[in-house]
Parts: sequence; C-alpha cells; structure tokens
Amino acid sequence: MRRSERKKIDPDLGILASRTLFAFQRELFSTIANQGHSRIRPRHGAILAYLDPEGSRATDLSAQSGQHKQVIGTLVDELVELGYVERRPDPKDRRAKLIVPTELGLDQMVKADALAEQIERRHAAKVGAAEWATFKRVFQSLTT
Amino acid sequence: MRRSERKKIDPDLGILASRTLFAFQRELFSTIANQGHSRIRPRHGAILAYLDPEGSRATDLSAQSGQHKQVIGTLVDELVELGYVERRPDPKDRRAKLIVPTELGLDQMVKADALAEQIERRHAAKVGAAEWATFKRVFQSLTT
DNA sequence: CCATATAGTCACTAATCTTGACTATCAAAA
DNA sequence: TTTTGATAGTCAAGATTAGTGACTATATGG
Repeated sequence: MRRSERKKIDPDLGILASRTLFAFQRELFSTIANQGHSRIRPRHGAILAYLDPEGSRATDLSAQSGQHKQVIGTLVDELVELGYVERRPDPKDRRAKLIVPTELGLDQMVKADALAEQIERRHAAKVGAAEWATFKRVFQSLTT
Repeated sequence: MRRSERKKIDPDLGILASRTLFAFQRELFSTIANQGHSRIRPRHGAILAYLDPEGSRATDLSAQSGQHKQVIGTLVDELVELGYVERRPDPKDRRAKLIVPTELGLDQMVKADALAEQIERRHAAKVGAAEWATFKRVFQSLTT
C-alpha cells in the first residue's frame, strides 16, 4: 500500500488534530460571523476563548493560549479597536492591566461557548454518548 | 466558577485539538532535529507527511494537506534547496511534475513516521489499549 | 481543430510568529 | 531601607506563513 494511502486510512495524531482544529475553527467563526461578529478572526480566539467576564491579565491569557505576550498585546490592541475589550489598570498590581470584555465582547463569548457546545453535542449524537465521553477523557489526558 | 477555570477543567474541542497539535509538532520536530534533520520546520510537514516514496503531484499534496497550491510550490522550493526532494516531469502528464523524495527525504519520512508511532504508543500505554482504540476511532470519525 | 478544464508558477499583499531589549513595579532577602 | 532578582507589559524589527489573481503549458472531449 502506498504511504499516502496508509495515511488516509490511519492518519496520525498530528493529522487528526490539525483537521479537527481547522474544521472546528472554520465552523465556529463562520457561524459567529453571521451572528453579528464578522470582524473577528480565529486568531482572536486566543483572547476571547480564555477571557474572564471579570477581566484577565495578559500574562494569564498568554499562558493559557500558549501565545507569546507580544502576540497577546497585538490581539488586544485589535480587539480594543473593534470594541470587544478594554484595558483597565489592575487594582491588585500596578504593573498589570486587566483585559475586560465589553458588552460586545461578552455577547461574542456567550455565543462562541454555545456554538462550541453545539458542535460537540452534534459529534456526541453521532458517535454515542459513551464513546464521546471516552474520547474527551482521553483527549484531555493527552494534554496534561 | 470563573469561565477560565471552567475552560481548564472542561476544555472545548478546539482547545484540545490545538494543544494536541502543537505538542505533537513540537515533540516531533525537536526530536527529528536531533536525528540529523535540523533544517526543516513544521511547515514542511505539509509535504513530507503526505509524500509518497514514488513521488507525488503538487495538486495531490495540496488536496491532502489542505494548503493552497502556491504554498506547496514554495515549500517544495525550500525542500529542493535543502536536498529533501526533487522535481521530475510526470511521465503520465506533461503538465505535471512529480515531487520525489531524495535519500535524505526518505530518511526523514521513515524517522518521522517512526516517531509519530512512538508518540502514539506512549499515549496508548498511558490510557490503555482499548481506550486508545476508541479515541482514535472517534477522532477519525470527526474529520469525515 | 476547438472549447474548456487542469497543473503548476509568478508576483504581490496580508497576516502571523518570534526575539531581544526596555521601563515600571513587585517581592523578598540583606 | 536598600538591594536584588523576578514579573507585567510594551516597542521594534525581522522571519515565517497564508491568501489572491493572473498566466503558460498541457490535457481531454467533442
């Protein structure tokens, strides 16, 4: 059997992960674009996916998303520009700033979370609840 | 519970996929760098992961990797430069060219495949063979 | 021979990632 | 209190990666 064929029948973890990631992003961002959030790109997910409604620090977002602090800074600039978040001084640490979602940001976050859940429910319905539970448990254990 | 905490306990599919992908790429490419292939970057995986030892067409690589033809062209240029592949006319179609791995390219492909398998075996050993089998089956079904 | 589709490349633009250095502030030891 | 080392965020620059439209050569089916 040719190598490319073997890869098609039994794709490795990297191939599966990248396909899943890109399909997920495509669906989520194209759907959410139709719900009033057409200006944001998958990129901005690094912020919005982890942001707390009460506000988060850039450093925490950096650690959670795995992006460099520099990248977080740029993305926050863009999201401020687009009206999704604002920067406020952190009362607990004068070095730090809190990234706080605006109304618009909160709306995006709620909708994105709902969409993610909906996508997962669809997969779960397709493969069965038990299999899905196993899948997610194993998946999560890989990244720890 | 804070949103960021919830995301940590029960990360969505996108978060899991991106973590898995990046961890996999990091490990594979840093290990393979120590095995004599330090010049190639994860990016080149789009070619090398799908390349047939007998040679593949740019169009097929483009379809399999999901990259634009233009990107494939650039990556092939680089891999030619680095001595991993060469372009040969396709005897079956004079418009097309076959991207054929050199000795060096074949060596990388064999090692990369072995490493991917090794990473998966490690995960399988950790979670148990049955769970791993279910995991991979469900994972694969997501992308079809 | 002709019309239409396909393989690959060129040229260009936009987006994204990575690094190193720098200022302000913190936290804790001397 | 002062010093020392770490941390938060930003600036600036460069390297890497992604996306588009147009173009040439060849193929395929009438």
